[in-house]
Amino acid sequence: MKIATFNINGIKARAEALLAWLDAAQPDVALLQEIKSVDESFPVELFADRGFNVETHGQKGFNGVAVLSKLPLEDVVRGLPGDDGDEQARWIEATVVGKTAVRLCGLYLPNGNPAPGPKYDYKLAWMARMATRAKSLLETEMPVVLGGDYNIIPQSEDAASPETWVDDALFRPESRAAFRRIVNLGYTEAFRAREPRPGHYSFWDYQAGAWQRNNGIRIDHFLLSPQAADLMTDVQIDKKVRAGVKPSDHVPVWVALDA
DNA sequence: ATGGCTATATGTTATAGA
Repeated sequence: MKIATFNINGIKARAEALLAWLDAAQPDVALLQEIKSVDESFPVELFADRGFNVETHGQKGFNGVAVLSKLPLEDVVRGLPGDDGDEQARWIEATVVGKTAVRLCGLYLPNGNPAPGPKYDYKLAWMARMATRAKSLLETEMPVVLGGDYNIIPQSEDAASPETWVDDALFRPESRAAFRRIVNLGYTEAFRAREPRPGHYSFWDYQAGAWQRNNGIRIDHFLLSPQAADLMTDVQIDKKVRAGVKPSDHVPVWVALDA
């Protein structure tokens, strides 16, 4: 089962590029972030025509997550549990039924800048809430996959110029500690488990020739429960997508599970 | 170069992203 995460930065603007990548990469499941669309405006038929089931959790203008799956999806949950007052569409869960049932969570973790400030407080509170959910999911003893745009640079090795990120919400000590707390519940960070070397990125800013200079950061991640980690056979970043026509500023990352 | 580009809707400017 090939499961991808891709922050597409607007489904309207990215439909063509996304379809081209789906045709080339042939994922079974794609977790999408920043659809920037309400549910009613998401072009479901574009993906249904290619054999995908589609579940969305959108909002007007910003944020928004979705799951595309060639396999059946069950027990869909929209929104990160734990705060009924949170109106931001950043979390969707579903069980994908293949050879093995896998619990999928697609997430778009808050950016948190400027830090310190209310947006940073929201990021850290959201991560604490995510930790609570991640812990509950471990207790199910199912294979669990938490995939998405984490807006976290886990280590210096995950940035081309780490010194420029020192005061940024993506790299501040509290952010990285909150990420580690989730990992330390018992999750495996899929890419880092397979690739110890620095210099692998999933985001390059549109500005200042960041792509041309390879001034990137690695912020799109998969965390796997022990039962999911045992099934992992591959993990890759589809870097070449960034050089395509009208690209997102993020590229797809995917894991293959024997599931 | 102290936000330089991109996307959306609040829409010929503001807001958000990272």
